[in-house]
Amino acid sequence: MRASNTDALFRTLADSTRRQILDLLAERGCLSVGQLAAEFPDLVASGISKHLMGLRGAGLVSASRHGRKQIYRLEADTLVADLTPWLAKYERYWFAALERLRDLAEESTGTDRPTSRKNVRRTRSR
Amino acid sequence: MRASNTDALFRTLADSTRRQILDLLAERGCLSVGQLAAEFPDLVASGISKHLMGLRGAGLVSASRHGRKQIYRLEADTLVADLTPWLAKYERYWFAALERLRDLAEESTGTDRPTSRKNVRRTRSR
DNA sequence: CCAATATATTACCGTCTAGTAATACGTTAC
DNA sequence: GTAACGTATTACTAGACGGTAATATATTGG
Repeated sequence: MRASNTDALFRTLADSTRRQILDLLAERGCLSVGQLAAEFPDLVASGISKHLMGLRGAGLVSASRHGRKQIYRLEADTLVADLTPWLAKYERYWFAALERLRDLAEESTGTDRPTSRKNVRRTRSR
Repeated sequence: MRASNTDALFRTLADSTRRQILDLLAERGCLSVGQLAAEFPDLVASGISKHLMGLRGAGLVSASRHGRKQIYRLEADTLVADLTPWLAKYERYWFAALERLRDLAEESTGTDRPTSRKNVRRTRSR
């Protein structure tokens, strides 16, 4: 059972509490442990602290002391940099999905002739 | 400890064997359990079978019998569809990463005047 | 200094998980 | 039919994980 970097990244993300912490930091900027813990009434503060340690270990957040508070912030660069190599392997599927989205948008907004039959050719419209 | 859909997705992806299976199916198309198992000399065939059940449970692969062989194939649509909502939350960071990539490309290829004020911000040059 | 606050660490628990071996099941070959 | 094959399932084990409570460490206020 090798523990690759990607393993650790996905395992870190495979917990809704940790993902919510990332979401909160992304939405509201830097937050202290207490502020974060206040968002999880069902969890004890030390539990949040442990999750933050896990996120720090993965490099997804970083912390700096301010007085007796520890202020955490999202390390979005790490998130992107660590996830990109794996996502890139499925590049063509993402392109395909984007094209389908575009086709759907064209269809609904009518930027393309709505009378045309559905999507005979999905990979290029004129 | 809620077990959301996203939880299950990330947990399924948080195993290098399962990710390798997905990679193999993406590269080489449809494969039988035996063909897949042959790629993992350190694992027993039934272990691969169990991983495939997990992947099926997540909808990331599907199977069809051909004689006594079970042929598995990648369900890339599910992968993209299930991962997109979460990725979309960090949309702006992906854009930022793409821009940095573009800036880097411009800089190295010189498609833009290196002296231009294009990238006054964001990239500290020397 | 002392008390209160804010966070981290430790010990412990129940649960989940990846792995194996053994077994069962369905299919083809003889 | 029977044996061999391909895959799935079960039972089991060791280790990891999420959670709590209790304790420890550091910092501020009085």
